[in-house]
Amino acid sequence: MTEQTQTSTRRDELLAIAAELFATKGFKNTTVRDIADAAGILSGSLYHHFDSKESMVDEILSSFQTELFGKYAEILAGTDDPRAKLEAAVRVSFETIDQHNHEVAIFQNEAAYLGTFERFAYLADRNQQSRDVWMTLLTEGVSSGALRQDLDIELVYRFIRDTVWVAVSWYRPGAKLSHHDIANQYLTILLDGITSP
Amino acid sequence: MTEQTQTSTRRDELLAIAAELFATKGFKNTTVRDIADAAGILSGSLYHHFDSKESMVDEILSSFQTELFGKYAEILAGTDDPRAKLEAAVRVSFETIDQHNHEVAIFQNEAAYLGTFERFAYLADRNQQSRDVWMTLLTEGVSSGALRQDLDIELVYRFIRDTVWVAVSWYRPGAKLSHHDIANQYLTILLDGITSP
DNA sequence: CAACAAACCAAACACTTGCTTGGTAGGCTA
DNA sequence: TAGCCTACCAAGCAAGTGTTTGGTTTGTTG
Repeated sequence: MTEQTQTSTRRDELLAIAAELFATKGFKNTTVRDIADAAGILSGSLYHHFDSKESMVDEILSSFQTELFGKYAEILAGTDDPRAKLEAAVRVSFETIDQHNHEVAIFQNEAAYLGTFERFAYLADRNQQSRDVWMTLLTEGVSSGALRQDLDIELVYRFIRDTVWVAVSWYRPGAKLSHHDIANQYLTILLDGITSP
Repeated sequence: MTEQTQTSTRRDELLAIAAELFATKGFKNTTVRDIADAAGILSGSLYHHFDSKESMVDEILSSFQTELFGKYAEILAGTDDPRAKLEAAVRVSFETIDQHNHEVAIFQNEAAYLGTFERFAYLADRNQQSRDVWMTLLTEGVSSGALRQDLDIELVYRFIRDTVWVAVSWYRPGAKLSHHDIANQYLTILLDGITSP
């Protein structure tokens, strides 16, 4: 009863190993033997912990998404003004890239492929949910006068989403620039542009 | 001797079919049988035209890159002012996404994985070359006073690169917004930001 | 010490994968 | 008509794949 953290330790270790490999080599390019090798066991032994390779990605992705969307919900429910909310959402995103690097990478690279399976239909739902979050923030921003009126909000949403999440392909935790630095620079560009005032 | 275009027709057809599948499902997820099925032949028959599955991506990627970097070189060698050059490079990129959708998608999704093979070492070179192009444009932009001085150019380069190329994941040729429209909106955001003046 | 469960091994199975081989249909040319 | 070439088929192989099964080790608990 008090052994929850102890009991799940080995499972979590294996999931972390799998996540790193999935993120680095891709889901299809990673074999169960790769995972087992990295863990120092035989491939068959993985099936004592998980019932399929798919279950592993599933668990990795779903738990990560639950956490992320919890944070978005907090921001939306908050009392900040529209611009502050938008900034907060951007900062949370870069923070997530820092703290859940592998998970974000897997989602970014494999969502399109995995989404074709019934089992991963929730990925499309999350995608829609994410769109709702950003569109709400942008719409509030425009109607409050904080953002320009001549923008195609749909396009702006896509640009933000892409730029933010794609950073996972080059950002490495612990590098010279922290995720705070990157978020600041990005917000500067996004909000004020790169031309000299 | 005069049959070059005729002779290569079937080859090109098969390459186009392969490109679409590679772009949609991923390189590793696409089997030679998938390609053959889509072409209406048997998988073994592909090897009359190509000597391996790798050769197919190789040919697809290398010919596309040659074309793209030719256009970048033209812009760099031109006499436009820094800001106009930067705009031109952005426009050419979105135009490429429109005209070589599959090729861009393959490069975007598979470069990291393919780059681990010697055969595809040139992908890393092209990447470096691309960086040189954008960094040159940005540096000229800053020193000419057209762009702000307080920017981390390296970061700006990454944001531009990511935002531009990642658009391939949602842009579909023939959609409501043309690649011209998208380039215009993007340049507006990039140059002037999204906050109201 | 007996009982038990978690973690793992050893070996295999069924299937998929890229690719090879020897042959054939049909059109073009000398 | 004979020869040749392009495009393809039919069948299969060897390696790699995810997964299953029955048994073994190791530590814990009553």
